Amino acid sequence: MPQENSAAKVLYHLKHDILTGFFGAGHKLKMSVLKARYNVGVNPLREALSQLVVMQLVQVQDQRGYRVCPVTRVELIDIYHTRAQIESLCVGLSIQRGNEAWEADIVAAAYRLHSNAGLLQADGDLQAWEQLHQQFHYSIVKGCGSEELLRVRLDLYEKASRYRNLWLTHNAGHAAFDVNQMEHEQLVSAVLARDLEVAQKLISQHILVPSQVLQELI
Amino acid sequence: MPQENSAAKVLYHLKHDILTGFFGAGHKLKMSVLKARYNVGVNPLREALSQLVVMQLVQVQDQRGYRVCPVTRVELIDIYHTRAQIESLCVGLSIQRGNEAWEADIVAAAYRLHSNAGLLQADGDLQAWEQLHQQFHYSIVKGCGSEELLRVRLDLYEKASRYRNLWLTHNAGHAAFDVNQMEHEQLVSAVLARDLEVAQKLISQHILVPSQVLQELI
DNA sequence: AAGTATTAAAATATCGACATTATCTATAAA
DNA sequence: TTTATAGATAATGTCGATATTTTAATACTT
Repeated sequence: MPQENSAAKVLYHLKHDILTGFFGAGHKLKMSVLKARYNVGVNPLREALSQLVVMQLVQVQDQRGYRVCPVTRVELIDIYHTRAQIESLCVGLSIQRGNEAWEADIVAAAYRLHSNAGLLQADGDLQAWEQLHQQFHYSIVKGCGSEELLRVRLDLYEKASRYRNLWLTHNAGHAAFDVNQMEHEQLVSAVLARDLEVAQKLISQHILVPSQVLQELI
Repeated sequence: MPQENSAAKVLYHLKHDILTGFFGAGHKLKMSVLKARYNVGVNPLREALSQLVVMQLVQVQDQRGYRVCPVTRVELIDIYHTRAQIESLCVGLSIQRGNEAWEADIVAAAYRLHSNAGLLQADGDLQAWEQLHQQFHYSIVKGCGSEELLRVRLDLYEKASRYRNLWLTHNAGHAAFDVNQMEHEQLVSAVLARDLEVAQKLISQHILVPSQVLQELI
């Protein structure tokens, strides 16, 4: 990690703590607690919290401090539907614009993901799998060639993380992952065949199906 | 304006000053200058600046302070193309989901915009017109029913503001606005007729055409 | 007993000050 | 003339202290 100021370091760790659920939805973020946890003063803390407010992970009430944004079923549905639309857009543009290097990266990422399916077992490292999963999907969409679109996509991915982690732990060791794995293979085929319509339908379903399971968990 | 802390007030004004070009692209944002201008200490300033960094309007270099993000032709093209895609998505969903109240709001907003065309004359209030223009387009896309998508759209609109202001001042009193006005009428017709394909093509062009003019100004 | 007012405790938001780091200027060497 | 170095100047990042506000705990009235 490069030389950074305290606020940047706090942002990194606090964001991680929120996305992984260490500080759950609605949790009050007291300065005294945060100061002790991250070993910094209030000012770097407030800078980091301010940034998390813009990312919509933290709420601020004037004179009443900060708390983790609540999770709601309405937001869950909205985020996942929007992600499906945006990801579909990215995939479509990537199929139109992607070159051979793009194709090769997809095959490589798919292979890595497939090889590490063992991480999905009940005692596996789900976060490590999710890392590979994320990289696989990124290898597909990065062909779209638009930094702005990829940033929008990343923002939504992060906002969805708190919900996704529920799904990951709920499904650990279950058969739901087998379906998920199969969808990846179909997606690679459609993308490499430049079949725009099928690829968009597949990626949309791949995102929306877990959200339907999740709705029952909230 | 409701009771807010200093950082929120500074954020509002500083953002305005950046978007309207008072602090131009690449301008170094010195604490001493900002303190004097907004009558606050460094800490609220740093909070506001931190938020602008997340919004990608300001850059931070460790130990070297903040400066306004540069504008580039590559970013201009990327932002406008992405906006065209997102706006098209919003329009499509709105046409599918919009109800009668949505239609009525569009007609009302179009009327207000048309009635105030005088603001576009060389000595008119361009920012006031842009306000109405923005409200008109918002009346169309708000029918999509997705807060997340509308937020993505708003972020991109704001990021495009610095470029758009160049276009506005460049075109003041010119004929380019006549074309723009005509496009609005065509758009309203297509949207109310629920003609998805035509509406999406029109809105995409409406966004992309000004960006082509802008490319020559940077 | 329920609700309201009062008081005490805790937390927040901001400022001023200090140590650290970068930038600028002037001088000297190549 | 250009490049390097050293000192002076200015700016940044962080902490501790303080005034203000909210929250809670307690006492008081109806």
